[in-house]
Amino acid sequence: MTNREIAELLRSIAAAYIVRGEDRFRVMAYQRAAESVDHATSEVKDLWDDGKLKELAGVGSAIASHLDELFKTGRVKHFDEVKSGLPPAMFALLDIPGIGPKTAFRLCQELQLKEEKTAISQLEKAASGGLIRKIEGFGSESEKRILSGLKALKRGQTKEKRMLLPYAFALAKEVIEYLAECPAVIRADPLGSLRRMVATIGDIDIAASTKNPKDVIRHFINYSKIRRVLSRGEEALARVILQSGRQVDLRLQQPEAYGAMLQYFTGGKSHNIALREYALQKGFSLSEHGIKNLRDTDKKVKKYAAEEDFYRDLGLKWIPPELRENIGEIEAALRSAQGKPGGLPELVNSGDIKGDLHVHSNFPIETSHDEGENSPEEILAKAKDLGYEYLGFAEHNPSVSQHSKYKIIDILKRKQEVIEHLKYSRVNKIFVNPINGLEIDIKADGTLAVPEEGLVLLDYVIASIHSSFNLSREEMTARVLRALDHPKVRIFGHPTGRKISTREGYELDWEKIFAFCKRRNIWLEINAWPDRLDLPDTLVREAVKYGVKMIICTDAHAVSHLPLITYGVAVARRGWAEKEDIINVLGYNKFMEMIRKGGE
DNA sequence: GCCGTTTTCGGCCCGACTGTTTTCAGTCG
Repeated sequence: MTNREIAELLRSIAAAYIVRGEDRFRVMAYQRAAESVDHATSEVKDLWDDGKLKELAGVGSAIASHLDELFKTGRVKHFDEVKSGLPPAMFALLDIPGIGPKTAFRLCQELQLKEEKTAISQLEKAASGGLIRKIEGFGSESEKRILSGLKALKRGQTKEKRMLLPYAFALAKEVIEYLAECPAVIRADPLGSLRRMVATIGDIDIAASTKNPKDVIRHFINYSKIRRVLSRGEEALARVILQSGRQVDLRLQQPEAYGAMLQYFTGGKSHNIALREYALQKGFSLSEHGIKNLRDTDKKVKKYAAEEDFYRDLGLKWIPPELRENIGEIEAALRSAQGKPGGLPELVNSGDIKGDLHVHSNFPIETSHDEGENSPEEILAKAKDLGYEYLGFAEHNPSVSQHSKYKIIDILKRKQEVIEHLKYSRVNKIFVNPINGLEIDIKADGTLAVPEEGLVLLDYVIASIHSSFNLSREEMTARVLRALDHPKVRIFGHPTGRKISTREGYELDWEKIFAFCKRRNIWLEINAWPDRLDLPDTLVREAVKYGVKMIICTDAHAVSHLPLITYGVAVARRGWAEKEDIINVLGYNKFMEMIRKGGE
């Protein structure tokens, strides 16, 4: 059973409890446990195997024993009892936006929906037949809402369909630029997962500071790229669907309370809850309007124009948005404010990056993978724009099946000459140092897809997996370690092999990989390619704890890709990486020293 | 049902918007 299925099961129990009128805190406990399972870094089944279920936040002895029963027998008696008497159909309806447990239950009752499989189609028939408006408590608006919710579900625009971070950023940028045209807008910023730089984004949340919210809302809903206005408030909020099908929520606040709103709508759900609970203990209640002191008789809300002051009044240091996931950042911010050790990290910045070591040029490397679009000269010019000191050319290795060993060596000799020429001739007037690398396939047996005589021509090797993904965890780990053992290999490329929303990564024993990399001066790549972002932030955090060094690279295949480095930096930051954890913040000479230095 | 730097009992985040209501429940983030 996957984490996703387990989380869904726990949510369905919460929904059942809601319909039964069960204590709302019990409901919240199940929802929280579901959330926790969803965000778990390892498979819950594996945790169960190791007897570590209760290490999951929000999973106590009761839920742990239910899950135990689930893994042992495939069923949970208690869950069956909770759900008994409720129509299975109602759980299918929960996927429809706007329909919660109570609405789902009532619809099933009134429309005689029973089976989970047919619930959606039956509901659709009833809604288009005008039956829903006749139900007491429902009206024509509810019917319309349900129909449009069903349409969204059909188009696959449910919560799971998330967009890649750079795409979301581009959309948000357009909206923010449009908002800036309105004179009443003082400033506008991304909120939520976008501001936290999460790898995938559901809805786009944007904040605007203004003294005239009505004007801004009027301006916003006149945006030409809007397909539909979902809701339109008076002062605080408007929700729309763009023509691209993406939802944008705009939240408005007066400038004097803008910091409070940024704070309120940036953190992940569990960060927000944890911070509000922490504040409650100190006698404060938090909201997007500011901080309310519950001990004051008048309970006036203190406003905050800046987030820093908001955190300071709670006795905390300002927490960078990327860290606001409730994974220890509140405790760290407290220690920072108190001047104690174990405080917040000094996160690496985009400006710290001195070079990109994973770039594909159009040098005719005759690979079976893809070649880059731009010449080495064009790439160096762009690297100069970005303020880099060095740039590593790491094309794919020449195709093994289509070339003899000698042909491969010959190609690599020519590539070496091209790089040397750039280094010492006047062609490179731009003073970005080229480095001669290669991204080499790790074959199924763990050997590199380039002969020894070719490897000696290179300054460094990125070893990556591009085939045979379906080995067992043990086999895959042995394969990778064998490849990393070669003295020319400095970088393990896109280490998990995941492709966001299309492919899970392969399985690796990370403790072994981390230990090996630390001992042998191997750097884990943080690949900034939008659907890779690999290492993922959770593993970056682990690597940091192990003291393993990482290198942030773009895997660019064109000069226009080089600025994507910022998304790799974002992953590093989300993983609490500081400058010292990242290799390519070093200047050229130090970096070359590191590249030559083998392990041990 | 969970959880513990004032707690193993007694708390548990907060507000906006909608629809169908005469004062609020449901949903969402």
